[in-house]
Formats: sequence, structure tokens, C-alpha cells
Amino acid sequence: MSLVENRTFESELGERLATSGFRFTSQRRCVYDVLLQTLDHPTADDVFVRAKRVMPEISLATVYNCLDALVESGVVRQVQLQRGAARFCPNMEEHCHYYCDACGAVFDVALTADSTFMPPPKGFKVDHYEIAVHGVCAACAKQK
Amino acid sequence: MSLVENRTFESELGERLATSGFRFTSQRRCVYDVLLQTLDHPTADDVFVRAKRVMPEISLATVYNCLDALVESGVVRQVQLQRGAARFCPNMEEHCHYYCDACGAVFDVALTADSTFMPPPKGFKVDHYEIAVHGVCAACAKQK
DNA sequence: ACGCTTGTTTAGAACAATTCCAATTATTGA
DNA sequence: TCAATAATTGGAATTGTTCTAAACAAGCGT
Repeated sequence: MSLVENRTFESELGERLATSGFRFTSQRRCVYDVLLQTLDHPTADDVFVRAKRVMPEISLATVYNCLDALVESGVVRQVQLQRGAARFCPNMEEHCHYYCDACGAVFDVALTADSTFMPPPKGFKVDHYEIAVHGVCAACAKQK
Repeated sequence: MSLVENRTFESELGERLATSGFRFTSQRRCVYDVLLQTLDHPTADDVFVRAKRVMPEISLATVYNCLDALVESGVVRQVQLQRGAARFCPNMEEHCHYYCDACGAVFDVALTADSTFMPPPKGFKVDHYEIAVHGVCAACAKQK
């Protein structure tokens, strides 16, 4: 993601939060910045550690609150790839996650338009897809 | 699932466990039975409560152990549909999960053969796909 | 069948991830 | 600027999972 796009996203952030009924606070901006800066699908705790470097008084409870607000506002995705901590991802394009069960690495891969055709149960109102591919990444496969 | 298929699955269970290096214990059979009996994607704790009705001395740690053994043996799938407890599913056919974010209900939907075409990262060795569709089920959509 | 080896179960403690709480602080709209 | 309301804070509480050590059970060679 380029810096220009980055700045665009940031200026939209307040608006996105507002339309979901949230206020635009410095903590929410900070958490969003952290996610944009390193696209490695961090956990809430990872985000907390990184956010503290820039805003030392921020609390973990706030990080959770901010992440939830960002998810509800549709600017961040929450992904649950394994037992344990949820992970967060500011890439809102349609993509799936290749997840290495050995080292925990995550790779985003864009979805082709028609790659998700499954007839929903009658009356089910689809919100979004979560596609994860489990396996072993190249590096880990080599080691073994 | 018919009783006949059910019995077939059960008789295969010992073999499946053995080929993954696990022993066939009464607890593992019990946990597997619980999963087969009600296909509602229970959590480990749900399984624990149900298993106790039939085997009152079983412990929660054992339920976790059994579920993990069943997953490793390829007779049960573990799915992580939201933050919090993992859920378990004895349906090993290729299918995706429609998940109601309002009430937590899960619906299995078979995958069409080619519904998952995404080029993996170079060298990535795919093990399996996890496809979840989030949204609101018919019943919950009506209520609101 | 017997004893050995090793895997499994058990209960409870420990740990990890998340949520809740009550007091304080910040933001928004009149 | 003030009041109303939402957000933040730190800590406690809760939930979900893993670990541990001792007892038990299964499979193997004899």
C-alpha cells in the first residue's frame, strides 16, 4: 500500500467511524495506524505493544475497544485462524488467508470474482466471507 | 446420517486413530459419539457436558485430548468461527460453514468442486480449506 | 496370563485471551 | 461553554485452553 493510499484511508477513517456511530478518537487513529504500518496480521496484544511505543498511556482494554470499533466500521477485518488470539488485518479487499500451521505466518491472496459460489441456506443474509487455507509455508516445508 | 453409516464410521474409528499413532480408548469413542449424535458444532465444553451424561467420570482435559486426537486423525474438523471457543464437526466432506453472527447457529453447505480456486503462495503446501460465510440466519433476520 | 513400557486419564493449578467494571476524561452538539 | 454521552483507564473477573504429576489402562514380548 502506498503512502498516498495510506493517507486517503486515514482521512476517511473519521467518516467511517461516524457512520457506524463511533467517535473518532486519537486512540482509534493510533490503533489503525499500527495496523496499516505492518501488515502482518497482529493479535490484539501485538497491537497493544506497538501502539504503546507511540502512545504509552494506551490500555489493552482500549485496544480491544478500538479494534472492535474498526471492525464494526468496516475498515478492519478480524480473522480467527487457529485456537487462541484473534488477528487483525486492514486489507479490506476480497482476499483469503494462507496460514502456515507450523510457524503462524499469514499470506494474503486476492480472490477471483467467482471463487466463492456456494448457495446460502434459505433466508440467510450474507455479510462477508472468511476463507482460510491451512498448510505449511515454503520456508517451513524446507526445514523439515 | 443413517445408523448404518454411523456404525461404519465407528468401526473405522479405531483404525483411523491407530494410523495416526493414537490408542482407541472408550473416552475417544464417547467423544466421537457425542459429535455424531448432534451435528450442531458444539464447543469443547458442550461436548464435555454431553459426554458426562454417558460417562460421568470423564474430565474436561480428556475431552480436549480426545478432540485433538480426533482432529489429528482426520475424523473431526475444528472450526474457529468467532472469538472464543473453538467448535467441532464430524462432517469431513468438503463443505463450508454459514455462521449466524446474531445467534451463533451454523449451517453446513457442500462445496462445489471448483469453488476454491486461489493460487497458493510459491512453495505453500496446502492441507485444507476453511470457508466460513458470516451473516444473519433467516430466523434472526425476521426478528429484527 | 504377567509384567513392562508407554500412552491416556484425571483433577486441579496455571496460563492466555477477552470482557467487565467503576471512576475519570474526552468529544459532541445545543 | 455546558451538559450529555461516549470513550479510556487499570484492574478485577471470566472464559477457554494447556500443563502437571499421579493413577490407570492398553499393547507387547514372554
